[in-house]
Amino acid sequence: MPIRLYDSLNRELKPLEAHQKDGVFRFYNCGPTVYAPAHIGNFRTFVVNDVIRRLLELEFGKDKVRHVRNLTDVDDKTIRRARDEGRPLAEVTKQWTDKFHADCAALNCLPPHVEPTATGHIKEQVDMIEVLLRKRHAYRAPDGSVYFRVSSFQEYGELSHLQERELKTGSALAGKPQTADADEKEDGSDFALWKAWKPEDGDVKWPGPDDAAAGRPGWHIECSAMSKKHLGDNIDLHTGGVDLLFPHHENEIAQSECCNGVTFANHWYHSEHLLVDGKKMSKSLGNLYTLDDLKAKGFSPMALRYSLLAGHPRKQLNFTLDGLHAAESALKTLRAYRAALPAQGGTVFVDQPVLEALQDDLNTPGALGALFTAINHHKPAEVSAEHFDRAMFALGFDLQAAESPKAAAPAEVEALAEKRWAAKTAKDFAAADALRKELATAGWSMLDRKDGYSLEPLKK
RNA sequence: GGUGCGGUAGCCAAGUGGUAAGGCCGAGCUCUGCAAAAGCUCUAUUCGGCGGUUCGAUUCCGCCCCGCACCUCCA
Repeated sequence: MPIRLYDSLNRELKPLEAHQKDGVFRFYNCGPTVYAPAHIGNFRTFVVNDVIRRLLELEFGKDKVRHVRNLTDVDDKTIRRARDEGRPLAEVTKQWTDKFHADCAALNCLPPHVEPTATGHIKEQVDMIEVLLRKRHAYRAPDGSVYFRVSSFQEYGELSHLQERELKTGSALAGKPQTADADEKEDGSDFALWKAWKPEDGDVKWPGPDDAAAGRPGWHIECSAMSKKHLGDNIDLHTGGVDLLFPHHENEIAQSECCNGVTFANHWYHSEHLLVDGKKMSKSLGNLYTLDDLKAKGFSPMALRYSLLAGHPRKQLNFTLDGLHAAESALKTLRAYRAALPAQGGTVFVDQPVLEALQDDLNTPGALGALFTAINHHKPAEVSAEHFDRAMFALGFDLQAAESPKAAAPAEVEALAEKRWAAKTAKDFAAADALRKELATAGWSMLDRKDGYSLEPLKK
């Protein structure tokens, strides 16, 4: 069954298809800017895209999927961060790239096959800009920057349906200059392909395209160049968060199609934003979470992954700590159920309803519902472990990793626990119960097993 | 102002022109010295409001109310 996925360009569900003769599905996912730890909203997009990657592997075969996700390692934010910290740009971006990789691994996201960086593809970007200059789709500004001439591309605005929009007017726009370099542009909607060096850029600069000043690439061109290099001129799927729809992806289309003369992407997909407390996450609202913030609160990364998939990817998802608790509990159920499955011989395939839901426009909450419906209706003894694991693979749940991190108990709590265990084994239940109460007062719960015990911080 | 998305049980959240999946929480039960774990059972005559189409609407149409996001470099 083909994967049907919403296409942002046509605004309809379309099957995902590999268009090249080699049958390889070409998938480009816009990656993070590495200047700070990614927040959980960023990870919503990456987790959703990881499920797409997994579905593609199941659909086309593991070796017939080529997944590229870039790292933006030079832009205003990375440069500013490096300058503020007095460190080389490469050192700062390395630090946050490593952190991003660690977080992705904790969330059980498969690494992309290629993870190109903007600074690693300066030449490819310059080459593209030179083609655009020659074709008159771009022009050199007085300061040596290069801009894309939006008026030269008739189809500009198709993705974001610009022609149906009206520019914000009145007070909402007042006081918000279009861009700082408006003076340099022929038209307000033109965008930078190459930015001439400025003093605040420090030592961040490369030789520019013909005639242009030394400087650095604009943001949008990196994805066009890296996608071209690693996937070719025509790709099968291009994805990102909704906020990238305009202008980023609109600009990518313009650059790539004007340069290459062929359709850039056959399918566009955008996942919706994660909200916190009903609002978009932002530093000013103080509602921005990182994975480490949640780990510090005792939640497992897998619970975050579950939470992020508990809402439909094309709907805004309101993130709450309650939701994380729910996810943690649901994973616990799955883990217990998995442990009860026979090693082999099960004849019920619970992956089927799960995959069907996912193939239907990536309905992750529907898939979770189908999963639980299936396991509620079948005793573990009937269920095929292999197929259960296939469902876990598609969703990317690593049940082994799903245990919440256990905090170590302080020595005095350990001592109390030892005393209680001794009292219990001596069948002095009155003393044992009293000690259990003492432990609870100290904030700990003691879990008895046949041959021993463990300690857990008391849940609120 | 424009564009897009949404309002389903205490919370989260699928879904369909034919009478409401699932998760969490809560309650009861089984099991167990106790507790926990695990298992079982129960929990929306109703889908923002008002009209319309229809044999029948939560699902289609219209209007209204409310929320969120985007509108040039934020996943």
